[in-house]
Amino acid sequence: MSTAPDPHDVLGYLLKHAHLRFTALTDTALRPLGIDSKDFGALRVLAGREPASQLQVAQRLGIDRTTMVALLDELERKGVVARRPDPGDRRRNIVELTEQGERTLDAARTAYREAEEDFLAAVPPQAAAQLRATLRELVE
Amino acid sequence: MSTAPDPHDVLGYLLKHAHLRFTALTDTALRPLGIDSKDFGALRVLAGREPASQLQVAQRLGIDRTTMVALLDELERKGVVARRPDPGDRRRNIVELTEQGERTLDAARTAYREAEEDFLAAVPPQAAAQLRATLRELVE
DNA sequence: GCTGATCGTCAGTAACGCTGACGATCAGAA
DNA sequence: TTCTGATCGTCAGCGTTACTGACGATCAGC
Repeated sequence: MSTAPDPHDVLGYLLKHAHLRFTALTDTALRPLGIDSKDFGALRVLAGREPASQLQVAQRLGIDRTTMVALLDELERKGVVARRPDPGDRRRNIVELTEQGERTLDAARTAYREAEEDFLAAVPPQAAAQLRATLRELVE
Repeated sequence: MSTAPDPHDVLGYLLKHAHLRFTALTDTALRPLGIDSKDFGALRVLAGREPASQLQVAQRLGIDRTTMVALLDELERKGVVARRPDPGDRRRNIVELTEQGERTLDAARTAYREAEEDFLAAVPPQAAAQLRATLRELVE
């Protein structure tokens, strides 16, 4: 007999809606800073590293290099990152945080951490750590 | 000091890419049956229940009722579901699985289960169960 | 019967991220 | 050194997903 299946038991549903909920929370937390969670991901990847080309940044973010163009256009318009030509390879642009970008990122880290804690508040800390570890293995 | 942050440690990244990977796997597994994971979710929600209106089905799926229209159009075109007017309330359509829909769903369950197992193969079964439980609490 | 709410539908829109193509540039081989 | 193939950033276009806002038809309560 075909039991009535609770969609909440289905991994696809759970992953999708967990992601939706999480991005909704973090977007809200970051909005006062003028960025969203997608922007934040880019800023974080740029911080504390060697200067990197657009392609390298895109690969770290797991997005296409063509998607990177629009993202950088927006971040540059907001004044948090800057593109400059790579002197060693003129096909490339080097992407850097601006000073304002550094400041924004500092504030964003705090806001993001709080949003993450809110999101994870429904489960014990040990389960949250376990979740992260399991997801990391599944994504690898 | 700002450490170089591994994007793979960030919950948003993990949730997004876990979901992407999972839907890619299940879509591939379901493709021979002519449906995708979105379709499968709808079929599953329809099976073994009272006949339901479009709105009720949409709510169970966690999507908007306007999104439901296009989804049902597609499923009806594929011959796996049927709409018929609700005799008790002519504003409503009752949505049902067709016989072909039942057969498709049976086959899809198997294909889906295998894809899910493939996805979860990277972690021990206990971690998989824990993942599901934690996500369910986070989504509630 | 009216009035306000509900349901399904549709047009329009927005976000996201892809493919395919292009010019500019680079690296290696002839 | 010049040619050839690959690489990088850019752009136009497309497909997916799912929304808002509006509409007609219908229902329920007064």
